[in-house]
Amino acid sequence: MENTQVDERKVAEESHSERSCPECSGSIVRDEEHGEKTCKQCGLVLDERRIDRGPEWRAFDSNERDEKSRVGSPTTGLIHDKGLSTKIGWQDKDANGQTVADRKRARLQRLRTWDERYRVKDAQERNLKQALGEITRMSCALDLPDFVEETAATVYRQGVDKDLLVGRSIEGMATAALYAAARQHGTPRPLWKFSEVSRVEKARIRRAYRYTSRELGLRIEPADPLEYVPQFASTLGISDEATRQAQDLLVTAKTEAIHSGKSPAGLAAAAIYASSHLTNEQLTQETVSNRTNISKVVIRKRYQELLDVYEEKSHSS
DNA sequence: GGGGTAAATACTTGCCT
DNA sequence: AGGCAAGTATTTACCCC
Repeated sequence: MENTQVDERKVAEESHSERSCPECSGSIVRDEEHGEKTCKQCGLVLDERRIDRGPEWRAFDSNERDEKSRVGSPTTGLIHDKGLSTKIGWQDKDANGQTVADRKRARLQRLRTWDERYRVKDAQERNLKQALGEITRMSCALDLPDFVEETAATVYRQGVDKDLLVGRSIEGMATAALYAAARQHGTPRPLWKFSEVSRVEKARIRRAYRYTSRELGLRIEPADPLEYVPQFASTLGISDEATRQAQDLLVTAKTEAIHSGKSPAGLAAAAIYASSHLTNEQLTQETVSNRTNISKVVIRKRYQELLDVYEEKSHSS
């Protein structure tokens, strides 16, 4: 099905050195720091895990080069510091165990402190950057609006602040953050879509999502159907009057506590459908269903309930 | 097109290890 | 922490008017 999208992306090869993004044809930017090539527009990562071949330090002679050149595992995007987890030893010895000459000690000492600072201070930063990159990439692939991305970033940052990341994968958390954000903004996407673009299992995303939302006390889902009304109203192109009417219906529904456990989006869609009839704009259940992604069944059920409580209320008043 | 129903699925929650 | 099971809501597919 939609797997093809993901696959094509993975297939994007290094040797291609394309000038434009295969998805949105934006320009490609090289990001040396992350060892990635990314699309400037949509943030699509074309080539993760490319090894940064540039020198980390300047070397003035062969000895120095031996001391400082990188040895160790290739970088990986999966660990916050990309796997550069080697430390500079505390002994003033070079790789052959020879004692380093005095004049070099000072420099070596400086390198140590620099290395240390670099790793502890920037670890969080890089973690964050990577997660944010993931978020933009996924959000682009899922066609989510920008502000959802923003929220996801905020959620993720809060998660970092509260140390929720320990023992959890960045990608999982990033996906969960985006999922949460999408729901908060009333533009939810099914969970499987997220797992498709992130290569994280559904269950993991859900778990991470539940965990974060509980720990952060996120109030997920607008819980308020009213927030869906403007969106739906505009996509369905109904009059202001009908919109107002729909909101009215929802307000009474809320005071009558009809809406607990029901999906807010469904309620909103139903309210719009109902109001379009009250104002003689006669939308069909079909069109409402298509535009809002709410099934006809739900629209029917909810709108009947809505009208019930609405009438009851107008009788009593 | 409106309306209904049954079976399949999705999502949540609580329980258990 | 993580997996399973039960309960509720939603979707899907078909039906009739």
